[in-house]
Amino acid sequence: MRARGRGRPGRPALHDGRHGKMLRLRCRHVGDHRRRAAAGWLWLHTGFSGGAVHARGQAHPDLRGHQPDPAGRHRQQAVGVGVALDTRSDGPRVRFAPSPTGYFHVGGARTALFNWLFARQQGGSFLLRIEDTDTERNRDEWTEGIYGALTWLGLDWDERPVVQSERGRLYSEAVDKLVAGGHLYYCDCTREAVDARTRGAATPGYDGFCRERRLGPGPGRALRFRTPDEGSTVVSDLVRGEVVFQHATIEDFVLVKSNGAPLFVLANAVDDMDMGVTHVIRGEEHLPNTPKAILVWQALGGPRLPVFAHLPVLVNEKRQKLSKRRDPVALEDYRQQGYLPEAMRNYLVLLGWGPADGQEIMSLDDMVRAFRLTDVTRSPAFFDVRKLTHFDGEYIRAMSPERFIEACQPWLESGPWAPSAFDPEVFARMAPLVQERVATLAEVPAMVDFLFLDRAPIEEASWERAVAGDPAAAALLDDAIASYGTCPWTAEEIRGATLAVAERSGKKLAKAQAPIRVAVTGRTVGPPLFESLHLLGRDRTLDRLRAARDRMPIVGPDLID
RNA sequence: GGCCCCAUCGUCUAGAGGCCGAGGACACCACCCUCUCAAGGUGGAGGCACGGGUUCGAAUCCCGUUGGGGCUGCCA
Repeated sequence: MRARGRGRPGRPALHDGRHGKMLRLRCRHVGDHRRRAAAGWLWLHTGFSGGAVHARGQAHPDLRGHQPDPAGRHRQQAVGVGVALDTRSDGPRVRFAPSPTGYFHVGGARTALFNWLFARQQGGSFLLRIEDTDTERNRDEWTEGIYGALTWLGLDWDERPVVQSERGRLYSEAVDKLVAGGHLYYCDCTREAVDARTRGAATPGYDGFCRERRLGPGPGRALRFRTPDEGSTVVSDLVRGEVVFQHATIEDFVLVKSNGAPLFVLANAVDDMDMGVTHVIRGEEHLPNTPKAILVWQALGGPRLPVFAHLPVLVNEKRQKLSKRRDPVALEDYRQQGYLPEAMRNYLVLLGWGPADGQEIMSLDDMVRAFRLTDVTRSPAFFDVRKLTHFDGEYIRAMSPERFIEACQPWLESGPWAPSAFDPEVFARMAPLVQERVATLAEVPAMVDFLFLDRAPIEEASWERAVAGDPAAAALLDDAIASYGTCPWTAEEIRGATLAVAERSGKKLAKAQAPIRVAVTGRTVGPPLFESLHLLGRDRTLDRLRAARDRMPIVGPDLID
């Protein structure tokens, strides 16, 4: 069977492919059970997720980018912060649940993207939850950063974000229920005491010391969850199949801190239940505590468990998980380095997933159409900024000139020139030439600074190479000064004049233009020279050529005369 | 150490037992184009970790080895 329903061109009735895939998922792996339960659930959903999915599946690739966003535009999206719109539909409900403990992370962005794509594609809801139960480490500004980052990426969310710090009552009700059910017990062991007892033990972790002590509440006493001694819990994972954890290997973990604050596993399970979350899509680092969450969920008498999908982690060049501490991961930093949100999200979608047709540059609509959660890769992905940069260049070149100029504004405002010297009209005329030469917006100022600076920003290495290192440079500059003084001042005429200068010097134009370029723009590389000179103006061009001439040491024949 | 996950060019991926002599993208190299630099075009180098098994046939299924990673908090 071939049809995989991934929107390959030329394949009719792609929705049949989708169904084929689902059917296949349900019946493959007969022997090993991988993905079976999970796929069955997904099947249910695609079964009633409506015509939108099928209509998308039939979209012709040529229409790419020219269609209305099929992803649930009928639903009124609240873009921005805190707009409550309860549009609870029958579709799957996913949530992105970041913790505001620092700058928003590219890994978080990838997780958010995958959640968003799945929700939009399945006609479901993408919910937001701020996991700020650790009051020591959370700051409001980080929370704002989450909203800002998602908005920057173009990911809108449904309903009002859930903020855990505002839901203490929900958690204490859950705790009461768990206590009543005999699932929790108080524990006053310190970390040190546990360590001392379990040193060298076969099973590390908490040893159940307080299980039968029947301690009541009190200062310094945390609540632990009594895990089963036997049996196992199976995590049904859309990416990894069924992962089995033996209960004997799961320690009695703390659910409530001794100060009464709920911990991650508790708040997580309670909220997923309360929010009606059907699919938990998150980083693989959460896989080991998923059985704990399932145990809590079941102890709470929760309904049907969500389906899990643990995405591969993002790693650095040493293949370690990307970390705030040692790796450049802040989305905000990438924004400030001149990366476009569309390039970022396009790059991000390819980390852990790839389109079957190989077409990697894709719009958000393309992604919604082509993305398949069940096709997510299992191995860690290296965040390669070089490829990101390439994508950024692609997106910059694809912009309209107007949009490009608009996008450049923040970088132009902080250019190395005096603000009053900046001329928007001059920049606008140079912009198209710059646009096709930069890979990030941050490179723009260095391409145009010579236009707005009093003098050429001479780069020493360039000077050495093209002027000081060329014995013919002096004569060449002298000739250029003479020629430019009289030729009509258009790019084409300047080119002609320069060609004549080159011929008189016995050089090719490519070689002859180098000292002129450095004298006027300060660098050996940059936008096309003749347009640059034209925009700079005859007087300033001549001034700079003379200044360069003055800067040169008097050598050679000049001394003899 | 324990538990769990993972393994296709340097990197990200396509791959669902025969369409694979393994495809694409980034990066790299060469050439073309060219006023520099880019962009673009053409071509190139480069990979199924290893060992068993199943099968007429394995990148693909199974087992093992090795290697990498995650978790192992009163963080999330």
